[in-house]
Amino acid sequence: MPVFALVDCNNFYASCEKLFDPRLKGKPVVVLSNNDGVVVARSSESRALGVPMGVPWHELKALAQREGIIAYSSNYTLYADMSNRVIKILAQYAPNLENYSIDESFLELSGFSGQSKEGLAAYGKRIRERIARDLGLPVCVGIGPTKTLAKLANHCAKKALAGQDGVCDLTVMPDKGLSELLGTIAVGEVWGVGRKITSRLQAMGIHTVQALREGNPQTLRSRFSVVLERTVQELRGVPCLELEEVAPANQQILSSRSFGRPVTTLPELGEAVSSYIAKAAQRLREQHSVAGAVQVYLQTNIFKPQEPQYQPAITAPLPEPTADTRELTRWALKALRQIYRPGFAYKKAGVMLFELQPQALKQDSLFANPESDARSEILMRTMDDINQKWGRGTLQLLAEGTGKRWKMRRGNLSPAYTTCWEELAKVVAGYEDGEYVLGQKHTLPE
DNA sequence: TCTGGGGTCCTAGGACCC
DNA sequence: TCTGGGGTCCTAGGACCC
Repeated sequence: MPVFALVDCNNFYASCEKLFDPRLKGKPVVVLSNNDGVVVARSSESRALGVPMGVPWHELKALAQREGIIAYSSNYTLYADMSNRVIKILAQYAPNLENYSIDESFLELSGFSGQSKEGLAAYGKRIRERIARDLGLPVCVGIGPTKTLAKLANHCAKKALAGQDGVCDLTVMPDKGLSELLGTIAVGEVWGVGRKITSRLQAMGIHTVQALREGNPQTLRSRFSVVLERTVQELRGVPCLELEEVAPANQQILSSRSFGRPVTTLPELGEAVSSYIAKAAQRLREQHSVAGAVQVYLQTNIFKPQEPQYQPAITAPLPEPTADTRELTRWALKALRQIYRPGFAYKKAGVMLFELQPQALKQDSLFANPESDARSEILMRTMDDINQKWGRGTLQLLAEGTGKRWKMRRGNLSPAYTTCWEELAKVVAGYEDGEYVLGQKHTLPE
């Protein structure tokens, strides 16, 4: 019988911020989306204050002031690095794992229960303690016979509905107990059941996970889709989803940002579009793909309906698929000039790369120039290497501009504690109240 | 003043083929 | 009186995930 574990970091972004600043201990912390827009992560203290997920930060200012909520700008460099450290540890506990998102991994534990007398829950607890010890990050572990049940088990562990010490193993739960437990959980908690499907299920009288589990798969398939049918089977312990150990190459790559302030002129939009292309193209090369088409879009501020609105988009097919930033930029800027209209205050721009295919399978056209392709490849690789070594933006096209006055807001960005020599956390020693203590620089007198 | 960014999959319907 | 059966491809829209 297959067994999956889902390891999920608690309040991941907020936990990463707390990790490096002891002053934040016990304090309500939130992490904001790009452009300091909305809340995307909350420490347990913030949750306790009733801070909802996804609420615009400016709507929270009064509460934040009153309760001393500390808001951080998103520091993805830090979170990605911490995520990699978590994965490195997890890989020591299971040969097969799928890194599902920045803060979640599925581990395959099939056949592991026979290995130790202590059982899978104890194994999960060891994983948890190891990550806490080595990284200082809190995680919960859910174990089940399918990925969907492992997800649900993780939910139970987080909410302390079942299991203990942040670990919940549904594989050893007797049938009756499982039915009772699932009867207490709202159907919307199931992986793959979102807002719309929840309300439609409720209209059919299906309110709990258990009720969904008892539903007729064929009926649900015809009323919804094959996806929900699979979910029901998974809840019954019939595996329909496999571990995806190797992430498949993306089929499209999107790069977009809201601006820190409204942008009105073509040159500034051109800089932004060029920057987004540079980022997207770099990700394209990372997965060894070429793109056959590029889309550019603009958006005015949709939250201000009283202002003139304009949300154009245009897709440019490329004569030859490419991963060359210069070529992609050329086409994107051409597309931008076609959709740009003066007289609007633009809030956001984005680019998408479509029709991705493996670079190795690229079909040349009759008039392709293999020699210039080879030179382009070398140039792009050199550029990527330099930017990898010396930091993003060390080498860039002039089209990206040098001022970037449209850049997103990042009012309270924490240091790149683990990825930049200049910003490493410093540990100092000193006397405090006559006692010799170790601490971080800002917690102690020099 | 202020509202994120990045993805996937499925289905229905239309156009077209023999 | 009477008008089949089997398929592909593409797109738009809608749902979901983190």
